[in-house]
Amino acid sequence: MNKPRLRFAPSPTGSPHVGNIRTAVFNYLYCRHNDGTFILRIEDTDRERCTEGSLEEIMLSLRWMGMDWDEGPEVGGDYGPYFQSQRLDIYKKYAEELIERGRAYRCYCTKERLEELRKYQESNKLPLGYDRRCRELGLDERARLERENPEPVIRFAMNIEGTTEFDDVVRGHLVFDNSLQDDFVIIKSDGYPTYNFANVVDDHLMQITHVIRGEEFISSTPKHVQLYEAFGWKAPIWVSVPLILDERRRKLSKRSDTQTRFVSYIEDGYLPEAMLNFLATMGWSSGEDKKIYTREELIQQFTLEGISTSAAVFDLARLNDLQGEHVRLLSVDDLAGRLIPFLKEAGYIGDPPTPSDLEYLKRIVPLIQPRLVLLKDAPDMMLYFYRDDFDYEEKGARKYLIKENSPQLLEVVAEKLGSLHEWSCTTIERAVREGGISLNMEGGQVIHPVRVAITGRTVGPGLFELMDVIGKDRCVARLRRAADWARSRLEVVESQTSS
RNA sequence: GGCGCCAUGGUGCAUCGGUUAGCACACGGCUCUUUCAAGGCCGAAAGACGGGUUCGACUCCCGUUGGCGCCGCCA
Repeated sequence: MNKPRLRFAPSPTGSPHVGNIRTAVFNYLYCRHNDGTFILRIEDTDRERCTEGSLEEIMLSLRWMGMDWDEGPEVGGDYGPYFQSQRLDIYKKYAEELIERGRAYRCYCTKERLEELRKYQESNKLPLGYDRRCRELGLDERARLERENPEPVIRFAMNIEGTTEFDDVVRGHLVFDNSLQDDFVIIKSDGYPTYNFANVVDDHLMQITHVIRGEEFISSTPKHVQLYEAFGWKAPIWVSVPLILDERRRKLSKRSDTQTRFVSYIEDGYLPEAMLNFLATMGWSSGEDKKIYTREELIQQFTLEGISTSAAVFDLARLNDLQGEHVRLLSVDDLAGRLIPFLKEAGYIGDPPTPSDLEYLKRIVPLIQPRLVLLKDAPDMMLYFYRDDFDYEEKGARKYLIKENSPQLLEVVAEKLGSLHEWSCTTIERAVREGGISLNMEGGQVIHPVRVAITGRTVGPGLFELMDVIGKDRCVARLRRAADWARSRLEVVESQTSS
């Protein structure tokens, strides 16, 4: 049996979006599951909509997800070029061939006429579509029209009798009435092919075996099927995957409130593992109740039969849950490594990080790992490990620091800690608690003020573990600083109340 | 408007003729605990509707309704 060949064929008309990448995921997983060839083909046939930089973002996104392509831009291959804009002569040749066979024709209709036609059809509630005026033209008329519009398009002459049928792996047997079909444009007046044409020609030439694409293409598949028939080519296996919907249950688009730019998820510090897990399980299921999949499991278990028929709503909460799970699955070293870029940017560690930077980081990571979701939030969560001059959180300060006996408590604890010979969670805990007891305070009464003094915050990892990492001298200094600060604030409060 | 696709809790999935309809997220409560997470326990929450087929339908068929998609010299 021949190895499958699949392609992901985005058009570089902007930043890739989540829906695009999900389609790529299915193609990629099927490919790897079946030891096939994964091809990246760039469908840059709309010169007006192509944007600078989007190709780079597409490639970056795929690589970030670990979905490297076997053929395509930057890696080459035997079926190139992989940019449709570099294959214009090929499309021209095949379009001419169709004209010779009577299966395509030049159309001289102007955009104005097409627009009028459309308006007429709309206002009279007629089916929309080209009226085939140029399909059967006499020589004289053709010459006349050519003078009027020297840049004709080429349209495919659809078979308008009977039906066009095909099998879709996900949808089953599909039947479309040919009388409703449109003579669609295959070559535009600027000489570029349309998607409907270039896609078919390239899929054939590149020997694509399976076309896995969004279900929005179901309606245009009859066009493609007829093209294959007209050329006498064997059509690929059609696989129409369900759409991803936004919060309003519309096809995911730039207008959705849901963030659709894929690279923004990279910037936010999502893990490629989590993203892959999330995207693969939207519209696909292995059949078992399972939440976390590794890349290897996905590749091993992915089959076309598991693709569902109904569209799925993009649920950020689920993505975040998966993200948290994958963060917790990482080893300390691994997570530390992935945090480095974010910490460099925050200025917490050097570039490159020193061995002591790394050593310190690896002591912090276990403390934040259970509560970290987005990697980009790590610097803020780690602030007090790297900075001593932080501000006290307003609410926490009011509740725990600006209190009658707080300065004294903090100083007593500082004293106890300062005299410690051994610095460990257990000795720290004992010292802190004893400090409290000497003032008739216990548990939360002492721990909360100390936490705010040490971290500036009311929430975070276990207090003694975090103090252990921060170190004795810094902890003592912070307690004294907090005591002084609290005392000064207390005086302000007093003078205000007495006046 | 035409054509097509789809239809299990709020969301993502499981169950592919016989189940008290299962899991996860989110939500609520409890628990652990110095806080926040993570974890554990509990709870609320679903087969759109109507006909068939069948001993028996969430599951198969038809219709209705609803949602979505497409109808471009976009892809």
